[in-house]
Formats: sequence, structure tokens, C-alpha cells
Amino acid sequence: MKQPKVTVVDVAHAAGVSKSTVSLVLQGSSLVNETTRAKVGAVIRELGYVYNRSAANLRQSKSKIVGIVVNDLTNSFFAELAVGMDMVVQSAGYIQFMANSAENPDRQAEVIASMREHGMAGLILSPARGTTSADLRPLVDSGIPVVLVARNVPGLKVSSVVSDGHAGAAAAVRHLIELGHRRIAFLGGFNDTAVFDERMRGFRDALVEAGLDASDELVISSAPSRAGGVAAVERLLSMADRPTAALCFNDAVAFGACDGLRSARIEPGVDFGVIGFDDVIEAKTAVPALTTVSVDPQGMGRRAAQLLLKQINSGDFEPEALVASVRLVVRESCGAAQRMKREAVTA
Amino acid sequence: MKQPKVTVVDVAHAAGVSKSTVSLVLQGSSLVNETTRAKVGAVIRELGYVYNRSAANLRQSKSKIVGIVVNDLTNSFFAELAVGMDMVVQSAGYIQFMANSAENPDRQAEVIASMREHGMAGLILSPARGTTSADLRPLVDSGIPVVLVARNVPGLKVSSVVSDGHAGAAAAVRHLIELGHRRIAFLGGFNDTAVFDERMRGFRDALVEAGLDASDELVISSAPSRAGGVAAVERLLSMADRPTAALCFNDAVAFGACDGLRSARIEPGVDFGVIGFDDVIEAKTAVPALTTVSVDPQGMGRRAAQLLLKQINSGDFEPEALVASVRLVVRESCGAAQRMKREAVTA
DNA sequence: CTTGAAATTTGGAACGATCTAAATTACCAG
DNA sequence: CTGGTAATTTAGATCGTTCCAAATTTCAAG
Repeated sequence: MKQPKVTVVDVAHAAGVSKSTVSLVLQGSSLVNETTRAKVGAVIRELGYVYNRSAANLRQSKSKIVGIVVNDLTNSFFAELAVGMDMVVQSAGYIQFMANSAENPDRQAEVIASMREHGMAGLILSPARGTTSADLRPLVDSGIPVVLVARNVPGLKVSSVVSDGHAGAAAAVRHLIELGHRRIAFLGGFNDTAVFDERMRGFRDALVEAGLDASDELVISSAPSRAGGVAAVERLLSMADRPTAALCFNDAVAFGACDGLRSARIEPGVDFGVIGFDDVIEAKTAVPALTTVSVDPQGMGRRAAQLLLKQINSGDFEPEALVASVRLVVRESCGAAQRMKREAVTA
Repeated sequence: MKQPKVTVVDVAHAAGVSKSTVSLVLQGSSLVNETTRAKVGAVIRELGYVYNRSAANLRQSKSKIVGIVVNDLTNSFFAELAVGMDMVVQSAGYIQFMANSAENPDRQAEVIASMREHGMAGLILSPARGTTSADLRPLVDSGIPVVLVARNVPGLKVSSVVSDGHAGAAAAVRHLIELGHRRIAFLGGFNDTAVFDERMRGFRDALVEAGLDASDELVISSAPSRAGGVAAVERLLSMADRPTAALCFNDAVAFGACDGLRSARIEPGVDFGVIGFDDVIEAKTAVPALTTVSVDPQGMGRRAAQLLLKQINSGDFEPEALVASVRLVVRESCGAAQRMKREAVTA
């Protein structure tokens, strides 16, 4: 059962040539005679030879391995991201170490270190919450290309691919304004993250642009989860001058907000406008269907992988920052459907 | 920027010892003097040395890499599976190549070949539809441990971890019978897969056990997707002696079935009982909430990884077949809530 | 036949670790 | 001191590949 593994030398011997020739055949060199190439190829198949890439890399020190570390694979947004990367990495003839950091910076550091020991040529990282630039500095300084995706790490000079949170938030707010809302809140998310900051600024800028109130009390931060959404909406409902609509940090918060509204006998999408962010898979099927800002995670993954491969192949490179565009998907939770119905009646 | 990489020899030189000693330190051997160990450790940190595991493996030919290939990472069931594996693989000090085959056997073959060239110690595979035993034979024969998960490949003597589809389907059917249904259908899934066969037999056995009709016309196969569910339920509604409830091949089919029922003005969970399979994440939040057979994919992933590691560590091993137990999660779509309400009124 | 250039093939030194067996050093009792 | 054992350290071969420089073969023209 356990084959004593066969090497180039075995192949060479069986084919009656030298190991150098076999090596040449393996790399498809044009130096080798067509007859010998065929002969060696036949022997390779016959003996069931498998190429040992680590041995090869040892000599030429350029591996075909990239690392992919994602903060939460169970979140379908990040799973899609990973699948996008997988597609381009695979079709470029590379293979990936892939690991889930589960939002734990220590675990993240461990797997990155391990990948480095195994000789990865580059890393795509969707960083765990709390990742600092110091965590990544040694890796970056060693000259290994790194691409951050979905989230940024402040103070680190590396490439990144992030979605346009500012534009997305602004578009969502403009849509709510167009629907007639004049007092709009921003719900959920930890206010010490870069993503929060960007979306919140988009929110605020759109309000200011329309000459509406954009004061601090309209921004209610909380955990970026369903539970956080419930908590945030409770705070909102206790406000004196109560808003009539809200943009949420992400879809999970938006779902929580809907839960919270319902338990206060306020129907989301009818009595109150709710917009989410990310367009997770459940957004379409939820009741009411969630109006949300959609960010094609698979496309982002592909772009990140392309960027990384480009940097790996060009010995020297400059960090690049890509911004993935974003689009508002209007469904029911914002109340657009309601308004159309109303207009139909009036007409 | 680009460090000329430092090796054991550099460390040895800087620490004033031989490379053998450095190697001993690296493997934490007790042979080396405490003073030298400290000295070498300091130099290692100072020079920013990174261990080159491929070089090491070349000599000792036992890598700390496992391969994980999954048929569809965008499906949250399989994503959870992968996360479970990730957990145990990572904490065992291994690292994984992970790839998505996207249900494409050719792509699957490619990535497995690539992983093999890179020297993986074992493989966990959730096989793409259409995988044959011939596809995996060479790998298995080479003595590399392989664990199949979620799906089996007929005619291949390797370890596997699958859920108990028979018991799950039977439990679901018994529950429907208990709710008063006497004519029950099985919807969706391709009837040439092992998983289909197992679930369908569980369905049939439970019907026979209760002395009910279990004829072929009650089994309506289709694509295992939402669209497939719609198609299957349409065929069901055109039947002469129409069933009053259905067990679906998986949750996607169940959602489709609900869609189809609604467009025929039949309310799932009220006029018709629907049960799914897998307990995907949306099952809980859908309307009506889906009654379904839950299979803890993360736990399955963990068990698969544990099994693989066990086989890697014991030089020789026998294939083992693990069956993950399964439990029925009763929500709304089966009509149980309705019945309870009715009973409350009657009481 | 030679001959020289082109086409092939090849030996052996890397690559960065481990491992064996042997060398060196330390230490202690006599 | 000396011998002997225990504790450390080390030289050098080795793992499976690539690559350089050199060797060999092929072959058409003189």
C-alpha cells in the first residue's frame, strides 16, 4: 500500500537518461529532444511519479503558494470573498493556504506565521478586529506582498481592496430623503473601526448636503450584530424628536432593528424606513425584504487576488488602494413599495 | 526592503555555534545546554529568522499540511463544515490548503494534484458531484490518508463522516404522521446520488412502518435548488390524490416548495406541511420558519479533521465510517404550531 | 572523412533543513 | 593529575529538485 515514493532519479534511471534531462522535461524545456521527452513522459506516468514542489522551491525560492486569512468564514459575505479569491488563485496555477481567524488577532498571527514558515509567496488578509499595524509589520518588511481586503489597518502601507462605504451610505441616505424622510439615524457598529467611520461620514455628508440635521445624537453605535441592532433601536425609540428612518451599519444590525421596531408595534417598511449594508444572502428573503447597499464580495475577492498576483510577479511594487463600487438595492424595508402604492391610489 | 533571507547557518554563525546546534534548539531538544539555547534564541529573534519548513520536510518527509477541498463554499452548510475542520487542524499545529471545487470534478482533480505536489499529509474531501472512485484511487493507493465528508463516493475504501440521512428523514416523516398527515411526498434532489438515496429510503421506511402508501409516484426528484423545489411542487399539485405534506431533499428545495405552494394560494405551514433538511442559517428566520433536520456541520467538520489527524499520526490505519447523528428541529412550516393552536381552542 | 556549429545531454554543486556518528568538553572520583 | 563517563557540540551526508558549465552527439558542408 505505501509506495516508496519515486523521484526524478528513479524516473531518470528507468528511462535511461540523467536526472537533469528529466528535470528539463518537467519544466517543458525546448532543449530536450522530442523522442526523449515522450520516453520520459511515458515513464513518469508508468511509475506514478509525483513532482515534489517543496524540493524545487528550495532551489529556486519562488513558491506558487499564497495565503488567505479571513476573519469569519461562517459569514456569507466573507465566504463569497474567499470564493472569489479561490477562483483567480486557482486559475493562475497557485494554491492557497486558507484559514479562519475567527476575529481573533492571536490566532491570526499564528496562522500567518505558520504560512510564512511554509513559504507563501504573498498574503491576502481580511483582518480580524483589533489587528494593529505592528502585527503585520515584520511580514510586510520582509518584502512579501500583502493585500488587505474588506477592512483596512490604519498606519500600514500595504495594498488594499475595500468597498466604497462612503458612497454607499450617502446613496442610501439620499434615497430615504427622496422618500420624504427628514430625520434619519445611523444605527449600530463599533465607532472605533475604519469601516464604521467611513459609512458614518457618508451618512452625515448626505444629510448636510440636503440641509438636514446631522447632529451626534443621530448616530447610535452598538455591536454590529442582530442583538446590537435591537439595542440601538431601543435607544432610538426613546429619543424626544424621534427619527422616521435609519441607515444601519450592516444587515445584521438592520435585522435587529426590524425586530426591535416590531416589538414596539412599529412596522418596518411601513411606519419606519430601514436600510442595511452588505446585502447578505438573507436580505432578499427576509420579511420585509431588506433594502441594502450591495457590495459584490466575490468580485472584491477576485480583484484582491489579481492585485496580489500582480505584485508577486513584479519583483518590486508600490502599494495600491482599490475601491470597489457599490450599489443600492431597493426592496421593501425602506418603504419605497409603500410609497408607490400610495401614489397609485392618489393618481 | 527585501531582506536576504537568513538561514540556520547565518544564525549559527552569529551565535558562534554550529548549524547542528541551532537545529537542535529549533526542535527544542533537551540535549542542548541552557545557556546556548538562550543565546541561540536571542540571535534568532534578533536576526528575524524564519524557519523553512519545506526544507525540513524534504529531509524528514512528514509535513504538517493537510488538504481540504469543499464542493461549494458559498453554501453555508459547507462553510460551517470547513470552519469546524479549520478549528481542529489549526489547534493541532497543522495548516491547510483549502480550495473550492465549485462542484466541478476536473477542478477538484487539479487542486488535489497540486496539493499532492506540495506535500500534504492527508486530505479531507467533500466531493464534487460526479466524483468517481477512479478519480481518487491513485491518491488513496499512495498511502495518503483521505477522509470523505458529507458525501460518500461509492466503491472507494476510505474513511468517511456523513450525517445519518436515513434516521433524519424517518424522524421527519414520523413527525408529519403524528401531525395527522396520511399522504406524504418526498421532493427534490437528483436521484442518482447516494445522499438522495439514503434520505429517500428513510422517508419510505417510515411510511411503510406506519402502514402508509410509499409508492414511487410520491417521490418527485428535481434539482436540489430553490428552483427545483418550485418545479417539484408543481408536479405534486397536479397529482390526482394530492399529498398534504412533503419532506424535501434539502432546505433550498423546501424554500422553493413554499414559493410554489404560495403561488397556488396554498399556505405552507397552514394548509400544507413542509419539512427541509440541513438547517441552513436562513431556516430559522424564513417565513414560515422552516421545520428541518439539523446536522451540526461544524461538529461534522471537527470529527472529520480529528479522524484525519489520527490516521496521519498512526502510520497504518483502517478506514473508518462515522455517522453523525441528526435531530429534527420543529418550527412552523410543518404545521405543528397550527395544531397546537387548534388543540388549545378545543381544550 | 573532417570539422565546427548546433542540438542534446549530463555531472555535480547548490537550496535549508535534519540526523547519525563521532568529536569535544565538562565533571568527578581516585 | 588522570581516566572515565556524562553532557554538549559538530562535521558531513542526505532529502528531491534546479541550474551552470561542460561534455557528448548530431549533422551538414567542405
